[in-house]
Amino acid sequence: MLTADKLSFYLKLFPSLTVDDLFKVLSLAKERHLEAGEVFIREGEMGSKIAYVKSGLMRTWLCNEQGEELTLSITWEDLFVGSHDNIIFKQPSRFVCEAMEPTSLLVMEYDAIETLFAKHPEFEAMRHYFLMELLGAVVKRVESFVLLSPEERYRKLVTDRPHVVQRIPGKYLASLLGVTPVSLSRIRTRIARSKR
Amino acid sequence: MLTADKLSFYLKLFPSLTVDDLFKVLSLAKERHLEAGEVFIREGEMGSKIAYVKSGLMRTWLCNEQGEELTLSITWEDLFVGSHDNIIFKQPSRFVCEAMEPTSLLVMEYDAIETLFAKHPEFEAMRHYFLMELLGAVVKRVESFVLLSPEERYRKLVTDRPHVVQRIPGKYLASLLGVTPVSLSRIRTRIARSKR
DNA sequence: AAAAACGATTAACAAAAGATAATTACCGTT
DNA sequence: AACGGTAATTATCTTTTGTTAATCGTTTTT
Repeated sequence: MLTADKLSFYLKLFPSLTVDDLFKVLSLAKERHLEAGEVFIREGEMGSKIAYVKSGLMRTWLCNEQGEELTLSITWEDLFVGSHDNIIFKQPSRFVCEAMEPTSLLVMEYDAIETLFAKHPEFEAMRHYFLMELLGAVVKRVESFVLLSPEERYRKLVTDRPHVVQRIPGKYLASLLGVTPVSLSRIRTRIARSKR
Repeated sequence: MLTADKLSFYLKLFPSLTVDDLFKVLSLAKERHLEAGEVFIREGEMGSKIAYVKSGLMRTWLCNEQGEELTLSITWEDLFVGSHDNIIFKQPSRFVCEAMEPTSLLVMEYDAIETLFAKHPEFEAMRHYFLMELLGAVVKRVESFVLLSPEERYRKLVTDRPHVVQRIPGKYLASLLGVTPVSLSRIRTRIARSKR
């Protein structure tokens, strides 16, 4: 949720920003509600959308040559989701991005943001901050793959985000961890057994 | 190498930038040469260094509880390396960053860059560009872990960077791919056998 | 030159993961 | 309540990886 708390947090974080400024950014954002299974970004799409997840769960996935769905990432409340293929690599999206449950988004066109930011350098600190947040999240993800085993990755996710894990169907969770659903099921029974 | 070609490339990429501006950034950079095995960033270090690799190879690693060296990333020519713990997470570096072969760096203090960029908004586009490059590299890395098997990751690295693979000792390469050296050796013999 | 140190490969076994299929459990629909 | 669809679990077998140790080759040290 975008609460008053959070608003004052951002204003404190970026001293050069006024309330007016902040509302200027928010005016670019359109609220959009998605039902479970509804698609936000289609495969091959070229528009550069980016969204703040107010509530709900989004999933970014593709089909490999064998026709299996592979989940690249799952995005929950208070995180950003977007067509990274468009924005980072300037290419049509290889991925589908869709809602896993009823989800509320604040959607912005990245091009419009770019234009606004070009005109108003006072936003630069904010953009930089969000980019760093994103970069941090992705770096942590790489670390988890290099430093942890699948079981350790699962344990860590349960510890860090217990409420999120409960809401993600196992088959998507498995793909997120880089294993098959069967293997995740085994990891779960293994952990349950070790606790007894 | 930072050639005239590359210079004109950057100037074309950032129309608002003058040659003077570019030299202002470069004046912040000190050239530093490291021998193989020499340390660039120590564990626990708090300074926020960032460096452009002109030539050579850098390795970022840590020791797990079992005392094994785990390689998080390897950085080759024309890429950036730095203390991402300091810069992204504002915490002491958990990692050691050292040279794997004689390496030439252009070293900058990130704080100094921040100050310069705060004074000269015309650099903003450049900083943003480099951040996007970095983000793109990390995102690709995550994709490789979710979408590919260890063998496929190795094959891809050999295809994409054959000259780099040849220069990296197998035990570090293995860790980079998220497997053990023994497993990498098996992958190699498997591939060699399949080619016959 | 001999010894020591190190890295890569191979072997042997245990553990984990992939693949496939069967079973079970859970939902929503009719 | 019965049915169908889907997801999760379990079973079975195969493949791959981890672990440990032995071997071989290369380099470094003495």
